[in-house]
Amino acid sequence: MSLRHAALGLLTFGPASGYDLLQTFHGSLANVWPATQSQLYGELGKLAEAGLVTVTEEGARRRKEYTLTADGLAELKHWLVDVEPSMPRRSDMLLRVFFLNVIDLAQAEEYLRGREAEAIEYHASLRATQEQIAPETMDLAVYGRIALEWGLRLTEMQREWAVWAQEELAKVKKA
Amino acid sequence: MSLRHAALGLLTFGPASGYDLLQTFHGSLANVWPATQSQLYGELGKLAEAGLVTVTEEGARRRKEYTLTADGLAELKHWLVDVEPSMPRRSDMLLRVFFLNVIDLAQAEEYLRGREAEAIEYHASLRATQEQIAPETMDLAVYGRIALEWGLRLTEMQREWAVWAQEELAKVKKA
DNA sequence: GTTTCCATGTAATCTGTTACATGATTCT
DNA sequence: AGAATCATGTAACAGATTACATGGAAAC
Repeated sequence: MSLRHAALGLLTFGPASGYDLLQTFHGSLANVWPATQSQLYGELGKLAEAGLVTVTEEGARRRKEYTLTADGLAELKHWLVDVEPSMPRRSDMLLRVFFLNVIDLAQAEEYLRGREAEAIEYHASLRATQEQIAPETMDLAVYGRIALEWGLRLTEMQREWAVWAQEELAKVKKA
Repeated sequence: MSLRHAALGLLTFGPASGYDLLQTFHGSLANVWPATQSQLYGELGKLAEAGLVTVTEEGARRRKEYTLTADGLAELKHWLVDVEPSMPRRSDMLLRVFFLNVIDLAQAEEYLRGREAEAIEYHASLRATQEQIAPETMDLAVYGRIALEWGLRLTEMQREWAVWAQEELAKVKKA
């Protein structure tokens, strides 16, 4: 049920069309809550039906501009304050780790090297994003920076973990 | 498509019934790839149809014992070695961070304190699991330990991040 | 004998992805 | 004139959750 809240949240920055919101979902929000066009248009329809947003302008090319209603804002605040966030559980990356004994040690090490490389790469891409946005907006986007920092720390953690895990495997190899 | 591989992976430890596997999905695998009864029984049916597992014994109470086939093992290895794992993107916990400007600073700080507490609690529960299993199996379960370590590091990272984020907000408050 | 555990299955619903379909406007 | 971009929508399907339904076997 979070896509609806993501949409409501984006509309707090001002009225926007489905198409506008989609750019954000494919941009800054892609790392946190990706959404497809299909899904977003459907959700905006439901949101309008529920009275959490309203169509405030119909422009060229059938463009509909949605605006957050008081009910919508209330729902968003409720979600922010009262609904317990859930830790994301599913990770096919970790699931594979459980079954690495099925393949041989060399392949398992290769897998972990891959996770290390992946972490480094993703970390670098987040760092690049950070350097693009940081200078312009000093504390307007505090919360954006805080979210980004989570990603930087996650990827750094994964890199360190992958290195550590490779060392653990090296120990097993010796014994 | 990972539930099927989780099931295949568990069957490498030996034949088991849907019910048996379900215990594992609700136990050690719950943190990595939870699955419901409904879904698992359905998947086992499909897996049998596809020839990746076979029913090797029908016991009391309609119990069916599934065994991994050579095709099943091959598919599992293929998934382990050739299919790129995906980083889990969606996090409603981080999505909320993007919209914390909607609520006031005190509430935002409260949110971050909550994340800190959550991380501490989850970390402790993982630590407890670690201490339960570690003594028995020294290196039989290397990969289990490696997966668990990821969780320990993740939760520690989140705790530190939450503390840091609260400090960032304190700076904003002053200014 | 009744509660608990073993054991499997179906149906309804929700969320999300991919693909298909359409058309207006702007830019070159 | 043709390409790129703006803009919205539908359909089919896959994956996951919740609830419903059933019944055998063991334990107390």
